[in-house]
Amino acid sequence: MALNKSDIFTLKDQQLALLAKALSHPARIAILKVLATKNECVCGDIVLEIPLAQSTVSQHLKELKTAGLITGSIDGVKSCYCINRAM
Amino acid sequence: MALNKSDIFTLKDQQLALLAKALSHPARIAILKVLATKNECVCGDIVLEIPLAQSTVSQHLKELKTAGLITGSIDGVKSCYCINRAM
DNA sequence: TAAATTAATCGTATATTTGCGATATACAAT
DNA sequence: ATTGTATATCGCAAATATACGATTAATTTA
Repeated sequence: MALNKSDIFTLKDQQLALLAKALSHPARIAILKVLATKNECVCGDIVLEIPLAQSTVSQHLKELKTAGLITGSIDGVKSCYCINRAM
Repeated sequence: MALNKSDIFTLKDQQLALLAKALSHPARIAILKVLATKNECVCGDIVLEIPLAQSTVSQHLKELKTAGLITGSIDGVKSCYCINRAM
């Protein structure tokens, strides 16, 4: 790439694209659905619902969090994730 | 990948992810914006608005069309693209 | 017919994403 | 203190996406 994306496209277009990218994998859609139906949102529960390795689910959770679609809080040894309703 | 995505995730989740994927690049967002503001939607006009090579823009147009977000019709030597309002 | 125009496709290089096992970290329980 | 549990991160391999120039194909114009 000769030019950086940030030089080519508007910030708004880039932000919208990033949001769409966060939604562009079925695993992340599935995770969001799990979070949408449960209020109990411990990471381990999500891992049980999604047929992927724990490390992979953790990665997807991180991406959703980075995109601002979910929030995560630590409760002792567990991690609790929730849909970010403020979005 | 041991299993195919189609074995793991629901069809709905996959379809939604594909739609999001089509929107997950700023160039494609920008192209959609161009199409949204112009009724004249000749490929060459789009190429002039997007600072990428003609072949690259053509590729993005193809992806948007595959996703069903736009329609394309050939008018002589030109290609006319429009937002798919039926979506 | 020859030259120019328009747009799709091909081939290829590079970058990014995805997935996993292994490991690290942090707390809980014994 | 040791062991177990929960989750994040690392390192890597494979798959996919992105971008471009060159080429092709199909028209239009001179």
